[in-house]
Amino acid sequence: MYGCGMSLTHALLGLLAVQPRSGYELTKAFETDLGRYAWQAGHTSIYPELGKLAERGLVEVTAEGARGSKTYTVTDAGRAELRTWLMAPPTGQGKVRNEQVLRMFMLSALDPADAVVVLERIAESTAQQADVLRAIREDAGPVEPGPEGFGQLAAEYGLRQFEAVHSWAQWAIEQLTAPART
Amino acid sequence: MYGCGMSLTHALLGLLAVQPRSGYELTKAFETDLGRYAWQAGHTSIYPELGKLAERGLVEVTAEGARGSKTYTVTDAGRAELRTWLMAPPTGQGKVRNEQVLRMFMLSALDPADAVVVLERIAESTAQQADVLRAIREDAGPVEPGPEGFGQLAAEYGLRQFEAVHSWAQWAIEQLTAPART
DNA sequence: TTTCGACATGTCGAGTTTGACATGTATGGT
DNA sequence: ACCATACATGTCAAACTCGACATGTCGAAA
Repeated sequence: MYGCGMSLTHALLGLLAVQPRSGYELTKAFETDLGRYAWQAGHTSIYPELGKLAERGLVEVTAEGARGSKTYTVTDAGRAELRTWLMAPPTGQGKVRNEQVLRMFMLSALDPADAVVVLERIAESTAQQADVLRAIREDAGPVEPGPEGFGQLAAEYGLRQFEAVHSWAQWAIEQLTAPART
Repeated sequence: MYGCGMSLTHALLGLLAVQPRSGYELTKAFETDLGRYAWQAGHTSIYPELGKLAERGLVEVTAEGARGSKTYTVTDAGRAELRTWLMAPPTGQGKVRNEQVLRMFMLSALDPADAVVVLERIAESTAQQADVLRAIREDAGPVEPGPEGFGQLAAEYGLRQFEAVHSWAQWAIEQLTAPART
């Protein structure tokens, strides 16, 4: 009945479940952690999708502000839909598409010397990004349930992700630079 | 000039750089680690893309076997294109789309009790998947450069990924079940 | 010998995504 | 007063994705 691009639908519902926002604010949200690790979307997908969501009664416009801005709020039906999606048992595999990871997978196609150069860049960049997130974590207090905790769970996820990739890159460099076997 | 869906192009080039394969074999490759962590693609994208790649002179058909199978081999131009892409400095952010990660980001929109249920499922499933990869690692020897090492780098990446998500999920459960603040 | 499943390639249409284009408003600096 | 910038929403065409459909081969077991 509906297409299977349900992920944007639920990303929007999830964001609005935390707090009502305008399309513009939602667009900004996709430019931070969310878009970096989980799901990308530009305003050209978001505005039409909000329209469809409103038609289906999952969200509604609860305020119109300056410059024609419209604040959307999730309805009870929207919350129910979001919960159903989140609580549903994982169906094998979800869609995965990550250009950075693809680059890592393709590394073996390079001369080992070139691969090491790329891996060193990865190691450096992940270390830096992890440092940034560690600094952010120090500034924040303990995680609280609800809206406040939203960014903290994500930040911690990102941090552990970067640490894992960093240690993997170092391991890979070691493997490639180890003395060749007899 | 060309669309920006360059990632499938390079995924195919990378796979063929390791060894010549048919479209069918390439399709199979996308069903394993590659498709699980890095980039998904079905045969309906792969066959047309191979045609375009051949037109651009990046790959060529070097053998035709039983049942109409065509074996593609990467050309020097294709190798050069792949190297350029891999060695290019990361352009801000690549495309990211991961439904599982999106679910994790949306968890804060749930009651803490529901969130813990989902997190426990994640912790269990990542632990299992990590075990599978650890078993595979034990069976393989040390990593060698070249085609043989291809899958091992990927498997190790996946393993560290699962371990990171597992430990994150456990941390998140602790945060959510910790005694509420005063 | 016939039938089943894995091998192997392909097209098509409906839906999704994306960059380019278009429009207009409020704010702050000069 | 003017200008740049951030705010804010939207359309459109081109490209891309993906499931459904279509076709045919080869080997092995029943």
